[in-house]
Amino acid sequence: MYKTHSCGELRKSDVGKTITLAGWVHRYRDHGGVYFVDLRDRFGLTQVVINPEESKDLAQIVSEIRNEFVLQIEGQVNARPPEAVNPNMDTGEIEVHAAKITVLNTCKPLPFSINKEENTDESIRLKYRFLDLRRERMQKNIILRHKIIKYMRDYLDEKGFLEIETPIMFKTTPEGARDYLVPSRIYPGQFYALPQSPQQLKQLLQVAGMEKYFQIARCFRDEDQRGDRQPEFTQLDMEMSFVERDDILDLLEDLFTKMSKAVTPHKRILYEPWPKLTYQEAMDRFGKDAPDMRFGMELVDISDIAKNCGFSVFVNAIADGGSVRGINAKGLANYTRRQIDELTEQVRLWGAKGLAYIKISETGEESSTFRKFLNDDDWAGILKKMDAEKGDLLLFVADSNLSVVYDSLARLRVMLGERLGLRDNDVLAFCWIVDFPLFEWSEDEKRWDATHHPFTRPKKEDMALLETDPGKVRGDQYDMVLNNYELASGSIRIHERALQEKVFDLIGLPREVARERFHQIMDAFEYGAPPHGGIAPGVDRYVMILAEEPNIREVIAFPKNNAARDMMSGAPSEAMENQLRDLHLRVVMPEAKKEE
RNA sequence: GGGGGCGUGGUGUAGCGGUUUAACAUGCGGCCCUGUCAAGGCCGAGAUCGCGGGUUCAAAUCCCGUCGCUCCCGCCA
Repeated sequence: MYKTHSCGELRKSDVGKTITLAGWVHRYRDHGGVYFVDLRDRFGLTQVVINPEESKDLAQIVSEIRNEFVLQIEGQVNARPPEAVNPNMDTGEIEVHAAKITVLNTCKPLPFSINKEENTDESIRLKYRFLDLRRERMQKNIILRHKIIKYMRDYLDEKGFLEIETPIMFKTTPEGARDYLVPSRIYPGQFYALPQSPQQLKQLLQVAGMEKYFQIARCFRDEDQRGDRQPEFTQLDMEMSFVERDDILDLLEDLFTKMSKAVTPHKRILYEPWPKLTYQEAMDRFGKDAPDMRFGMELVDISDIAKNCGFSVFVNAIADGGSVRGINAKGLANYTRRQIDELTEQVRLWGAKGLAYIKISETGEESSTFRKFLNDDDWAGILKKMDAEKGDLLLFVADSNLSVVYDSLARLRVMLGERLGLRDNDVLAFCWIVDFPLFEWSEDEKRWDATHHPFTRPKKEDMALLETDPGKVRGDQYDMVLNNYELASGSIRIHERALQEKVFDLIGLPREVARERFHQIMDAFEYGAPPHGGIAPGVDRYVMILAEEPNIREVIAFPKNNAARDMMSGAPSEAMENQLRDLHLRVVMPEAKKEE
């Protein structure tokens, strides 16, 4: 071994020991006659003291040392003089007096500093990811991620789950997201697909009698990126047999509550047990099915008053089948006209036609663009319904399209919650959203579409509606939500061939196509498939939230950039001619690029 | 596929028509310094202002195009 101790473990009780450390030069301070090196490894920092006058070798090495050199240091652990103790360091009571220093490797000047937090263009960080990962922030995130995955494995093992790997090369299922394809050399013109999730495989494992399955599963989706999306990402994929919805919810709630407390003990879980909201309730109260429940400012429906009031914007929206709803931004009555105009501009970008407001100043003075259109009763009715007090700013969106009202107010609510400091990173507000509609009408394709996926089981009490009113059927489906993010989605599955076929029929999937894509699972249903269900929490997203990072790239060791490129290796890159030949492929560039 | 933002020494920023031989911090190189821990002091090197074109007497600065990065919409069963 190159070292007897890590750089994070020496304490006062080790004083007098002769030890060897190895690590990187985090910082050095040359005082002429005395020289300090903060030596870093993954476990911490230790101050090394060097007296160059003690030997020629030491003097020589001290003149050469630079940041991020890799050193091995032999020496004695000394107590620091009382006035030199550093209470900010774990090892701050001691220092190592160097007797011998070996330079294990040198380091060129760095493209960005590792020993302090500074904003660096992300493309440079990603290009030099091996250096970026040395930084404290990244080390913390990677360690947190490890702890979370270890907790998941230990917990599920304890509960009798089996971790089972499923193939990365599988079959394309051109439902949902775009697949990544892998060309077959042996079968010209045929392709494997990388799994968007191991959905069918984990259901087949239930037919196989595994009963409790989990996997830290890599999933692949060829869609454009976002801050919380990557072309490949990791899910805690789970599936269980002989379970009902609440068996799964209870288990996951217990896991995520205990795990959050274990890995981030300083954070507070706001609700125990977690609230369960129906999809409809979540929409009505928060305008979205992944609400931030750390704060109130809930949506209020004032349509009943607005439909007959004197303000034509409101009246017309409702007459056209829409709705008028508002939020009460407590304490924002000091917003100027200009600031409200900015909010209006913002909701326009989200699809709303405008933003009506009522301001009630601290002195009780009421002002609004639409006061003059309303009689006193309607005015008072709205104020009462909105729970308006002095200092409040009430904001309303009216639209003939209810989803525009929901969406714009939901976003406005989160934006104002952020401004008002109501989104405390030390608070974790978990909740469950249940009873989603099973189908939604696709206007583009003039047919019903599965909102989750076509394997979701209709709720027992809604089974009859499959024949009469598919839009009213609720699925036995559930989402785990944390602080404005959908963390997991799952459902009880269909396990009978006849019911599965009925659902495929309803979403307009021809029998022969269903057979080609899903024959393995359809066949399996006829061989004693047990009732089963599952869920798949997003690991990257969960780590991101706990680490308080703005995007999941910060919690992935080697992520791709916004354009799905690996900035370090340059992937994707062109294939060699012989590779293409082996795979029976020819590259046809898009029209615009052909001329180059 | 569409829209917004950004691009200035290694890094982060300022400058946004002439007052700039492009500034500041940090990093880098050298010298000084025996107790620092974001050490300090002095000196120095380092940028044809992403690239191409245009407007102008004059462009880092204005316009057009292009490339790169980034955020958002579409997309993500």
